[in-house]
Amino acid sequence: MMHIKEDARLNPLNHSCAHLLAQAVKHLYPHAKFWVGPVIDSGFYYDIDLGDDVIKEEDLEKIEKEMKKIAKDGKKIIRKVLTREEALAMFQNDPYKIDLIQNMEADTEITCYSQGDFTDLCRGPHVESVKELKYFKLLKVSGAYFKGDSKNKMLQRVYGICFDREEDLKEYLNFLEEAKKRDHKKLGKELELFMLSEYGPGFPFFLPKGMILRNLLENFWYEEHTKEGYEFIKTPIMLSRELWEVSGHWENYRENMYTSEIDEKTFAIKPMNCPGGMLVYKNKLHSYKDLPIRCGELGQVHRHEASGALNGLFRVRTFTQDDAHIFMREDQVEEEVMHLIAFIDRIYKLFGLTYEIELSTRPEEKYIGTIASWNRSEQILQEACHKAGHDCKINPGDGAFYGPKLDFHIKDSLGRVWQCGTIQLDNNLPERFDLTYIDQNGEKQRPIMLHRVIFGSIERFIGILIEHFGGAFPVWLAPVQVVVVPVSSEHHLDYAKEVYEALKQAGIRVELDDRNEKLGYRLREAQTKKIPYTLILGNQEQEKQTVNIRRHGNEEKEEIALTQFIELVQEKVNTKTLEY
RNA sequence: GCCGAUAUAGUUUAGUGGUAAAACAGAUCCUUGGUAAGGAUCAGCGGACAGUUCAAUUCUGUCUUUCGGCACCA
Repeated sequence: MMHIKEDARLNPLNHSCAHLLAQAVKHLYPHAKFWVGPVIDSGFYYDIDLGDDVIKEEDLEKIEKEMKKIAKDGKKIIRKVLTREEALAMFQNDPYKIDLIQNMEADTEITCYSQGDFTDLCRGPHVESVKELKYFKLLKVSGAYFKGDSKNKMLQRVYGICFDREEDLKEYLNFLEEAKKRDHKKLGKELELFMLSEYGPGFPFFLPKGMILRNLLENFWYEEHTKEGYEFIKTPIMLSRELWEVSGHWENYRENMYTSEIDEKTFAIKPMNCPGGMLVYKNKLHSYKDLPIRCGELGQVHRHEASGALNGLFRVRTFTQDDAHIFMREDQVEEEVMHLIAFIDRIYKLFGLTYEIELSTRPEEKYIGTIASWNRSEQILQEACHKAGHDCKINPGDGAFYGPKLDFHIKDSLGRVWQCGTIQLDNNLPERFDLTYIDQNGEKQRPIMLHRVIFGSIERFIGILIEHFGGAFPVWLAPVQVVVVPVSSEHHLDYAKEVYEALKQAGIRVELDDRNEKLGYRLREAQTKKIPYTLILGNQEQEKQTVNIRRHGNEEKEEIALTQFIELVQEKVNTKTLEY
């Protein structure tokens, strides 16, 4: 979670700091031109055109030093209102600012802010003087497309953050350090959950311990969906080009699809599961009485994602979607959506994950269907969301070309937001595949169709869980739940083996650490591997048929009967509690 | 794909134009222990391909991987 204080003061502070950054860059790179420098959730950035020059990470220190120097000098920040003509004249040599001025609404009040030798076009507000900018840090530098369009040239973006108290800055930098320790890429390696290979960029390998986690999640998914009235299918990984032409993917998604020739015919590896699901729906006639049909598939898809997008388990080229397609009559949609929101909420809560819901609406250009039907669909989704008791931000124009959607966003350990769950209304596929059901008058009707995922992708969800729990999984998910440590591998090994067997027979995932190592050493290792329970067994436990428990992250010890311990673990597993 | 960085043992890192070091992990032996690092010995390394050079892990180039962003997206 981000630890940025909700303080209105931090906005002008960070915005002024962006100006300070620009001023320092201007001193060091006099030919620099500036685009925009907004405040963001975590600080600010400024987009800069340096011509052929580049700012590298190692240059940030030098820029920061210059910023400190200017801040110490303590110039006042002076606001000035300009007429459009004055503004155009003032920035006549700056094509970026001219662009901004020309794109302003006619009645906008144009202002600029000056501090010493630096003036920037800006609507403000700002702090009174640069000397208020004391506790800031430049964080990273990267490229960023002008106006966010990859067709445009790339500017350089410098990110930073500013606080009004030194301890807040320290706390934030500390948070970044701590977040790095939770990084799923790091923990995934340390805990032997998954690996990546240069022979398959974006194609993760799941290791035995990661497979336990994965299978548990998938089994859990099947159980919960069975309770919710879902049935399940598995459709082929590869299907012929003609199918993708019918679905529209060949036209709209071609660049992201992997293809291959089989017997002189083109086949594509599925980037989505829906077309296969359509064929299953069409495999028989459906009555209005059978609706809604909820058809789930843990379907592995492949997409050719841009190389620069790949990121651990968060962004991969093959992943398993916990997909389902729901076919309904129109009068069933709202209730089904509300039900789904509650279902997703229940699942996320179980993991202790917080999330935000956004409604993505009709794209401006590329969409199918009538505006009226889009408006109706968007309204249904939004109302269902409100009736289910959730806020719903609007994300205009971000819907899929075939329909609007509700997206569920979860944060990673660095506060970056990832889309996991989504509920999408599809106005496209039922039409393209000519899906029908028979109504009470014996006539064919077109069903409404919903795509939805809860985990989003199993891979991404696992990545998020690793970071969320910092690798210390709840008992029901932990790849190893218990490690048995005999005090002496000579005298207590028999009892340790007895305990180990008893736990194994009870269905508990247990390991026996009978290595010839010091007790303290083995206990440390159980902690670093983040195993929920360590059982220490010596003379006194052996005599009384008890176990001495140490819970992960807790130094207290507790002695209870072996049978009691087995019940304890089973209870934690059954309730799927997050407590040890 | 774009901008920048990155690549040394299983892992984390150090170092060098003259063939590589440490810690942890591993193996063997000693130690037989009560809540986070006992000792000894052994084994193990330069992303790929070119170029410069008497000599390249080190310099240069290309490619690849990975990371931070951008764009894209589950």
